[in-house]
Amino acid sequence: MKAKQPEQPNGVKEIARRAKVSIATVDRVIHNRPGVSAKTRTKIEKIIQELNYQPNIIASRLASRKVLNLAILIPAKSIETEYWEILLAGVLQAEEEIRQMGVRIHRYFYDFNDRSSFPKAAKQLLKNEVDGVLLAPLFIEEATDFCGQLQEKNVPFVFINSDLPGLDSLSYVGPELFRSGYLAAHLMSYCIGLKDKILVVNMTKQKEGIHPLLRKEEGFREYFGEKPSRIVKTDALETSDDTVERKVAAALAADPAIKAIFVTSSRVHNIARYLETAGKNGILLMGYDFLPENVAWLQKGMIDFLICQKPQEQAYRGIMTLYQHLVLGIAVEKEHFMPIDIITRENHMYYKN
Amino acid sequence: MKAKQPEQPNGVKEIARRAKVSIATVDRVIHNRPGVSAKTRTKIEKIIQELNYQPNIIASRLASRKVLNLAILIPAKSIETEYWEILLAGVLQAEEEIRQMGVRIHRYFYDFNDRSSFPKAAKQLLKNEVDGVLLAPLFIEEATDFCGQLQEKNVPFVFINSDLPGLDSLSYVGPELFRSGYLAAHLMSYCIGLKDKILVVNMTKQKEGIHPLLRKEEGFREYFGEKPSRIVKTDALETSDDTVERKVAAALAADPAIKAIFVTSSRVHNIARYLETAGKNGILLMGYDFLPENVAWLQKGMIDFLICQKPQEQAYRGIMTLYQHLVLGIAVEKEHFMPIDIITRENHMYYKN
DNA sequence: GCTTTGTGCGTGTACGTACCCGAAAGTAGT
DNA sequence: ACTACTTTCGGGTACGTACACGCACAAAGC
Repeated sequence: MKAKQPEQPNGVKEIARRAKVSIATVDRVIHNRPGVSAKTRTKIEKIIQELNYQPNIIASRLASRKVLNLAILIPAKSIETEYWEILLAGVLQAEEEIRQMGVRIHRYFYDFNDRSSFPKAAKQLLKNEVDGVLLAPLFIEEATDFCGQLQEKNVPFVFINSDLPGLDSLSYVGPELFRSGYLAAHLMSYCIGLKDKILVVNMTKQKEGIHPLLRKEEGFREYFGEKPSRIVKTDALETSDDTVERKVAAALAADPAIKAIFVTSSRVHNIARYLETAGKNGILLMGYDFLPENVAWLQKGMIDFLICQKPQEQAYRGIMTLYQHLVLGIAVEKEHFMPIDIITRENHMYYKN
Repeated sequence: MKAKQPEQPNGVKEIARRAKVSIATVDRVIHNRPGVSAKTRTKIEKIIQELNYQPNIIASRLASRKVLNLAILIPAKSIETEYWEILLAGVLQAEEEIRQMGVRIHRYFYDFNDRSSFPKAAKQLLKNEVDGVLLAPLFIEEATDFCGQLQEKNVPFVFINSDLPGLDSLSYVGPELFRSGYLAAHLMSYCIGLKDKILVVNMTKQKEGIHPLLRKEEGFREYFGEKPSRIVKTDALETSDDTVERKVAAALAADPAIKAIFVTSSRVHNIARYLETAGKNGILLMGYDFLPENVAWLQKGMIDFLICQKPQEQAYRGIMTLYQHLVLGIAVEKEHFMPIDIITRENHMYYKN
């Protein structure tokens, strides 16, 4: 079934043989450690070039029992949204894949309704030795501060979910939010009449708004740049169900031309519930994220489109980016934008977050 | 930077110690080899259970220099479509990832315009020892025959691109074609008026039609089940540009109610080119596959939607499925349906095949 | 009684790399 | 020339598993 074949005949041993030195010396050169004369070093480096030496990472891993400690810092899961739990699944997936390679992942959580919880969790994180960090920087100031400390310690960090371009992150893995909003607008424009109006709903408790949501709205508005009057906006600062219902009901009553609703977050299921109980079936509803609750409304036909950006894969790729950088020494992409996926009643069963 | 920690204290050594036997005996039990009394075997198996022993695949791989020979059997790339080349990229990606684990992938190609080329390539493939096969079974009879031979030899095989449910494949990785067509119809119905008609174009040289394309059309028709009169069909048996142009032009002239065109394959760029030269801008155009040529027309706005099913990922996952089954001994999904992705002008730049 | 055959099991080496430890060679100071 | 020290390097072992080899013992055959 399996044929045996010799392979990889040029490892450190072959290099040592050619350079007429011992394996240990070659090892010192490869790992850039002291204790080798410049002359010997140069000679060995030349031979490594010639042989195009690729270290056997299998053997390497077996020999060095080093452990790579990674950490994640994201919002804790909450009753408000399962989003962060899905993301966590991606972390688990990556962990299982690279555990054999000696990677350990430590989890730290903060409360996305409470700014002050971020530095607390960050402080906990910094207590232990860490080689790399994956974080969702929801609070700009706090995250900036934290990343500064990481940089001092020379610990690389990767952003997911939303980017902070100013900081010197190893990479960003996540959506291009502006584009995502623009796409939503384009898709919506296909589906409604030229004189129909659109209601934009922005649900959050933070009175100053949340950056990712605002970015999406900007992109959305950009598409309708020439006719901004087609967009009606209601901010539902409270997120309790009846507040939402009242605001939406008021908006719909005030302008009967509204034929579509765009929700900038995963809370679109709240609107779907309202539309059903209010018996308003003719309204196109679009929102974000492939959460079970949203999918249920998609199936019922109350939600027409969901735009999704693979939170699980974001986390998976984020971890893998750190791994590739730290273990394999591979150069990594500075930005890895997630696809902007359009989910409907027909394709949702094949979608993977 | 990296802390040293002991790990995996219960390997074969620990099992051997507890069972009061040698490592070799434990090894015999683990690999199910003869030379162990039933009593000893049972005892060791019990301990393995207790310890929840997970073999160190790193060390395992290093010790056994076995090579796993996989083979792929797909259409060769052609001037007609780059589709198969993209798929090949997925094979390469998987190969690089698992080469260190001793996997070798051998490539065999046939001509998708020539049935007889399939058994020829298959014969070549069978000449060498193979542990697993990944194939795109475009020709039903020939593929059935080949898979029968594989089954006799006890060689597992995985289908990609399209399925042959009757045969006992290890897995199928690819789209659910019927759904895909249905989704296309739904999406289209959002975008055109109730009285508008749709032209379905089926481009192929095979006079009996090609299974995947027909499946998509079936799904498409299913959506309009109640009003089949809205669908106009033209088969473009020849695939040369002017034949296509003539047929489409004739269809459009014959029925001015046609406001949308659905192409069941990646050849949608041919139609796009025609529509541009003919100056017909008001027609919605939808087709398949994220090929550079199609994307170019998407950017120009001539193609409105592309439906894609990640050929590269299909190949990648197909190979990985074989790997997981053969090397890791993991149970694999019998069917892995690819997402049905909707690509537009706005999200194409973030799409990965 | 002897050899032969087979079963059950342990010893030992190998995979390719990492790294400890100590040897040898070189340098400097007295 | 001696000690004291540094620099440069090689020997050797370990990582956890795979497997060739061979040994001990028992049953079977003469």
